[in-house]
Amino acid sequence: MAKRPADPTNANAPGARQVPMRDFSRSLPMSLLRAREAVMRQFRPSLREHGLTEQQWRILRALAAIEAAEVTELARTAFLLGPSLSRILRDLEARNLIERKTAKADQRRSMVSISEKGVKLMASVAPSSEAIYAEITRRFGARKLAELQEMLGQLELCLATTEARDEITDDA
Amino acid sequence: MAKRPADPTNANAPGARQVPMRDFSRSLPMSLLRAREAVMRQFRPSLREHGLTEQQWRILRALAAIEAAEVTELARTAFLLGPSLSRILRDLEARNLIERKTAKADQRRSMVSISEKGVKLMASVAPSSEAIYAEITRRFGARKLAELQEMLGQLELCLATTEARDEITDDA
DNA sequence: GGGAGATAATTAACATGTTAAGTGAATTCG
DNA sequence: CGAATTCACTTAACATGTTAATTATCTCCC
Repeated sequence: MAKRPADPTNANAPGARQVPMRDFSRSLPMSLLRAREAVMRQFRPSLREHGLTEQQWRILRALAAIEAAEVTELARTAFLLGPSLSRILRDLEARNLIERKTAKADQRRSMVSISEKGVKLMASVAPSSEAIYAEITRRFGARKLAELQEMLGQLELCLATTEARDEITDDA
Repeated sequence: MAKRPADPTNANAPGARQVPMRDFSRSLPMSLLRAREAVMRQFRPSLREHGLTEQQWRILRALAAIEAAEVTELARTAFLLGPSLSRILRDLEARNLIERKTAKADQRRSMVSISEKGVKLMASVAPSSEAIYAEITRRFGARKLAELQEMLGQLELCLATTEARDEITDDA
């Protein structure tokens, strides 16, 4: 009721905070979320055709680049939280796409590696995945893409230092 | 075993594809994912203290800027899929943070609006949320932040045209 | 060598992402 | 009018995100 005239900043809201919150559709988290969704929307259909989710694909890619990895290391590489990774590894193992064996030196650790079947699956997905990436690069521009990635890396870096306080004591 | 010397491109992997996939930790989806996570990691603790998830906060923010909205419109604004929104609205309504009433003209539509309690909750969260955003802006640089958002918007736009084929027939 | 603490991984519990199917109401068109 | 279609929303089913608690193992140190 009593609609105010169009005012994107909502600066005249009665009794509201003095400084209106920025139009949240233009907030940084939303911008990042939408950009990522726009990108992933390109890949998902292809992955789906091969029976893989985005996260499962990340794990296979991470494993393909190395001989074997501990779960914790894999979590860091594939940027997944432990619990998510634990579930996905269970499924991938049941599908015989990966193999695990506990480390001899430390029974707590388990070494994960991609299986032959996993390698073959990757080989069948990679071409279309590469093609999609190439198309994205073509549309957006290779140079601009590199610039964007550089900025994203800087953003990540400048925010990572927040947790430094917790780590200083560890390193000391 | 027989570890090869460090080779980020893995170009010499025996029997592997000729064109190695780019180091996936530098792929665009990963860059976007990590950047967004770095940002959200700043906000989550504050939201959590107020009993809100990131998505619930998005919905409240979206509703605060308008009088009322249909569910579909709200989904678009808060960038949530229908099923997610449906669940979250059910919970927010149970907590009396929002109100719903079915539209008179069209019984299928339901109008959602933020409640008094919801407004108060927002007011209690907004200050710290704004402070965090300001700190991010300070660290990364306001100009760079604007540049980044501009590029993200362009990326989204240049990929959105992919689905144009499906829409042409609608507009015709 | 044995108990307190640290560590690697999993499990638990709840919230959301994602696609498909279902439900009820409105619209179209014969 | 009324059957078929479309539409708005919800529910279902499964996969992942997120935090906390558990389990099993290892390390340290007395």
